[in-house]
Amino acid sequence: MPLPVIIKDTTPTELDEIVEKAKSASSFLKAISHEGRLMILCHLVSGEKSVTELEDLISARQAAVSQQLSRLRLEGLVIPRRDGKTIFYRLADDKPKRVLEIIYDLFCQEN
Amino acid sequence: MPLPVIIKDTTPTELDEIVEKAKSASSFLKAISHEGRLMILCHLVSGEKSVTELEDLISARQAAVSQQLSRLRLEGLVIPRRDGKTIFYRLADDKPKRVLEIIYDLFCQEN
DNA sequence: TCGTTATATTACATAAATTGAATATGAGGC
DNA sequence: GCCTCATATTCAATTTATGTAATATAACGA
Repeated sequence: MPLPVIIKDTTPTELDEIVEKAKSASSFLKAISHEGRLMILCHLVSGEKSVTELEDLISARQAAVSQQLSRLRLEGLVIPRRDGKTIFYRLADDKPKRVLEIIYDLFCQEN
Repeated sequence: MPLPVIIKDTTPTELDEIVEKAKSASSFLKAISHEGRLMILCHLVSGEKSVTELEDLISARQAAVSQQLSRLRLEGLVIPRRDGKTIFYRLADDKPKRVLEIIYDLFCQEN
């Protein structure tokens, strides 16, 4: 959807595709725009973490973290791996990482 | 907030700053995660557009577009410029552009 | 099997975001 | 001043998101 500049003679079919992609992008962005989920993703950039670890890292309750992870899981952003009683989460691909890098650059580096 | 990897001995003050930045990033992402606003921003990447032009481009009603622009304006993402009766909007800085480039790459290029 | 730890899910209350309709403002032309 | 075009704002209705508390499940060890 973004940059390719939508020119006047874009066909209806092309426009539909663009809107479809905008919807995906929109869901993805909504998923990462939650403060807690954003922090979780940040922590996962440095590697797998268990739910308990994440609870401590972002100072949130078990149920909250679990719900946030659940949302990220449904959205396909993270993948769980069970090891005995504990469940470790990791980033599913580099999409979140790519975006977080920019966000970090924009909000944590420049003034 | 993201990438720098939050290490165990991060001080409380540092953590506060991180949380602050996460909040800003989170607001920004919320602002651009709305499908209509996302499309508006995309169109603005190629240059200033009037409200009426945007209405046509994203096939939305006047009030809706105006509200979405209002949100983007309050968030500091776009800047209005009046010329007679019409008002032209443009991106306030390259933050949205930088993020949209990545989003475009992730959702409209790769399969 | 029972108890415990780790995580997930559900149900409910509340807050925030979004939409649509109606109305308001501001600029220009007559 | 009055009318019209372009845009903004307001308000109520609805939807969606979020947090909390309670409960459920799954795995392990005694």
